[in-house]
Amino acid sequence: MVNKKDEPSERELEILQVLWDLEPATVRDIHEEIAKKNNIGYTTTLKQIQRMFDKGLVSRKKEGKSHLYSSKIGRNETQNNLFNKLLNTAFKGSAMQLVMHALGKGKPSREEINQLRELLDKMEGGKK
Amino acid sequence: MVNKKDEPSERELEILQVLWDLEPATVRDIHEEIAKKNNIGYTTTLKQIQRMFDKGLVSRKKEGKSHLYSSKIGRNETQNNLFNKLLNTAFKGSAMQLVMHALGKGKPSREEINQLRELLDKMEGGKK
DNA sequence: TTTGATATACGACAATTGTCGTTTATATTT
DNA sequence: AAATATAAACGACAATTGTCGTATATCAAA
Repeated sequence: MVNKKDEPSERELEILQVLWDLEPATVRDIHEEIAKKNNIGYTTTLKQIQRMFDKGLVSRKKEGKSHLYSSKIGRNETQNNLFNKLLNTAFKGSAMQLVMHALGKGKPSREEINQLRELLDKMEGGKK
Repeated sequence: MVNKKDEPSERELEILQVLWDLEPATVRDIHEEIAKKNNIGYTTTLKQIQRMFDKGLVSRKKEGKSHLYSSKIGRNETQNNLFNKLLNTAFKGSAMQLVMHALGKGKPSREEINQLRELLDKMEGGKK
């Protein structure tokens, strides 16, 4: 085997994204969402989801003539994995650098800024 | 013109990583670095780099019997692309959420925390 | 200049991914 | 029940990726 990876591909991620919001959902449901941004056929999405099922990324249960799918990995877990990957591959492991980067383009609202301040206070307090 | 779909693959990113630090570098140089973490053969790295050259991800210049490679895309630009991708695919475009996430695991030092505070002040000040 | 050592070029191969078209099964509507 | 609509199952195919093995070119040392 050449490549064993547990990370969802681009398209799979899109599907998971939809699933996390709509689950349990039918292929149709998912496809309609996906198709808003991508011009692809129904069977393409279907196939993708079936492969995800085979890989164990999603579960399903029969419902009438169709299937209802649910994700087997959580949004949070996935965010974590992807975040770590980005951190290590592109930011050399420096979370600070990443934070700065994010702030630099995020344009947080005043409210969010305060929220962040609080978080910082809490973190500092927590330190020795 | 900005951006095609030119995202480097996993391995390509590793190579770029090395290149950004060592360029201009020979395949050997790069491979030695890569090989510290991955158990792959020299020709594998070579092939990868050659493909990157074909794609225009790196440039090179002959030097004796070997080649000296340099990256054609910057670390910053790449960070940007990957960051955006992560932001949109996994964090639904919420930079704040990402920042929180990063802070949550980054354990910044007191110094860094203050640095962040300053940045926040500046941002707030900048707001109208 | 013959012999190594080493770098590059080339070509292969399997797995994965994105995309479909076609066929089959199953529910719904006449 | 026959016809119609819709979902799922299959199978294909090209492009990309990771990984090598082998052949060839070339610089350096004996």
